[in-house]
Order: sequence, then C-alpha cells, then structure tokens
Amino acid sequence: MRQTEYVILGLLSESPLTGYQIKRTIDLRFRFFWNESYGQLYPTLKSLSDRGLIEEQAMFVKEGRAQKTYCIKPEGFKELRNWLEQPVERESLRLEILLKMYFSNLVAAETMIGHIETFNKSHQKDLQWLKQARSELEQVLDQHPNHPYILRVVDFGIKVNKAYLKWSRETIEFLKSEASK
Amino acid sequence: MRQTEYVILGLLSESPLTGYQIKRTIDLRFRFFWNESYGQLYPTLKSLSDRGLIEEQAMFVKEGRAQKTYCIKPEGFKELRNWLEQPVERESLRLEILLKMYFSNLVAAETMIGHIETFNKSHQKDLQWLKQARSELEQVLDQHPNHPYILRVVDFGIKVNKAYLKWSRETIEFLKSEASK
DNA sequence: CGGCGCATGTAACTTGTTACATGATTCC
DNA sequence: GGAATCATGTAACAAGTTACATGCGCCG
Repeated sequence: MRQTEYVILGLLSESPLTGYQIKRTIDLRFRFFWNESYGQLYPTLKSLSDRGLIEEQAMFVKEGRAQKTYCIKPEGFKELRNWLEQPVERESLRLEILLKMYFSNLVAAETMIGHIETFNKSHQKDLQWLKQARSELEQVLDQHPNHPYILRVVDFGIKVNKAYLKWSRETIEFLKSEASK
Repeated sequence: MRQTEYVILGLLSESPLTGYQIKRTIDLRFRFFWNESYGQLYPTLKSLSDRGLIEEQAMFVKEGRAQKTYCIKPEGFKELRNWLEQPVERESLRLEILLKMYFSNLVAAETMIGHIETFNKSHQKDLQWLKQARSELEQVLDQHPNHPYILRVVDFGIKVNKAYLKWSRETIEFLKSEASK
C-alpha cells in the first residue's frame, strides 16, 4: 500500500519539488498509468515530512507566491529503494468502457459508437504525446542515468495505446455493421 | 461513481445470481479489467435491494447450504440502461510496475528483471485464458445477443496482453544488456 | 479428520475524490 | 476586469481492502 508515498519519494529522488509541481508532473508524465489528487498529495507530504523521510525546505516567497519545496532525506531514499526491491503487488485497473461494452446489447449501437469514439480520440492524444516524449528522450538518452528506464515506460504507453486504438477502430466498424442490420 | 452497482445490475440482467456467484464471475470473466471484494459486494447488494432495483428471492437452502439469489427488477434495468447511455467517466489504472520501472535506476537490474518476469508470466496466463475464451465464444456466437459484444471485450484483453508481453520481453532484454555492462 | 470450495456477512481501517476556501500573478 | 495558472490546504464523503466470524458438504 501507501503507493502515493512512493510516487512522491521517487519524484523527489530526482530533484526537490513543491506539492504543486509533483501533482503537475504526475498529471503530465504519469497520466497514462497513474493519477493522484491534491487531497491525497498534500496530507501525504505532511506525513512523510513528520516521519523524517522528506524535508520541508523553509517556505519562501518567490515573486509574491508562497511555496514549500520538499527534498528527500537519506531515510526516504532507503525506504524508496526498499520498496523498489519488493515484488510488485498491485495492478489495479478498472476500464468502465469494457464494462459498458460487455453489456452493450442493452443499448443502441450508436450509443456505444459514441463512447468508443471518445475513447479513441483521447488515446490518440495520449499516443501523440508519448511519441513526442519518446523522440525528445532519445535525443538526451545519455544525459541522466534514468532516461533509458523512462524510455521503457514511454514505450509501454506507446504499445498499449496502439493496441487501444486498433481495438477501438475495429470495434467501431463492428458496431456500425450491427447498426446497419 | 457507484460502479460496483452497475457491475451487479449488468450481471443480474443476464440471469439471477447469488453474491458468491457474482464475485466468482467477476474474478473469472472480468479479471483483466475489473475487480471487486466481498466487502464491497455484499453491502452493495443490500443497498440495491433496499432501493428496489433488485429483488432478493427468498433465501433457500440447497443441499444444506443457505443461499440468497438476487434478480433484477424493471427499475434496475432502467437504471442500468441509463448508465450505459451516459458517457464513460472513469478509466482508473495504476500500474505499479511502471512506477518501479520509472525509478529503477536506483536498484540492481536483476531486481527489475525479476519483477518483469513475474509480470510476464502472469499475463501469459491471462492471454492463454483469453484465447481459450475467444475460441469458445466463437462457437456459440449466435446463441445469445450479447456474445458478439463479449467477444469484443475478450479481443481487447488479447490485444492489450499481447502488447504487455511484447513490452516485457523487450524490457527484459534491455535490462539484461544493462546488467552485463 | 483436514482442507478446500461454497456461502454469507461485518467491522475496522485505509485510500481516494470532490468541493470548498484562499489569494497572488499573468495574460488577454 | 476576468479567466487561467500558480500555489496551499482541509473537511466531508465515497470507495475499497483486509481480517475476521461462521458453518456446511465433499473429497481423499
């Protein structure tokens, strides 16, 4: 459990960040396989800080804005490494679109076509973004030891999104042929 | 929200079932895109029943075992159809393996190889099961109006699992080449 | 006679979301 | 002047997991 803690520790292991920056990074880079809300993030930051795994650098005001920057402590690093070595426990996914597809003989084919078109568009965007990320990463592959690993993650996203798109195109075709019956 | 309610309504729309059978069906057929626990299931059954969307057929004892069979009511069907027509809201996934991969420059390559081999084996099993399900479905495609739709869901699983397996094979290769450096 | 599968459920807990509150700066 | 972005946070709620309790039937 406590997965949110490890995302935070992981990101802070690269560089000090504010809560807001952590959230933005997750939304931007982890979007296709992870999500966090502020309501989870800020309390977890506080808890990690209380337990001495991360450190709150004195809040300072930058151009009038208050911000708290956190950085990881050796204890946090230890904890992070320990987690990385443990077997992967949870793989939680809930794809509502598949649930609806499963029961879709109860509604008009047009309805499902609409749902899948939305799904398709959304993952087309993801795929574009991932391809962009890949080409940027490939150019700076040797500039940080984690770049090759991040590239593997991006590659996962590309493969899976391609599968999503292929499926949705085929399924739209199938539903259209059903609708015209 | 209230996604658990719709899984239950969906399954009961096909045939009356007991709580245990619902759980087993989800574990068996939805495993690759959904999961539920008893702690979620039984209270939700009660709530649906209290609200008149499903009906508890008088508990009866079959071969010494007490069991409650639930069946869907017209109100439940209406609710289910309404949900099916709403846009798909949530697609929640959290793939811990990708999180670990992202930060894996902090641990030995062998550690990640182990994690990914486990991931690979688990999805090999899923793929086998899905292929089996596909061939069984293809033979009874016209025996129930929802079979073609279920086949689309199974096809999703096959495509995605193939992508998972391709990724994990490639990533293991990459990590092995890193380890030997 | 022990373990597994069938069968139902609850309580305590953890996790996660949503809505709200606050307020500055930047850009149009 | 208003919207978007930066920035921090909380409270109320919803969702989900885990561990536990109970007990029958079946198979070896």
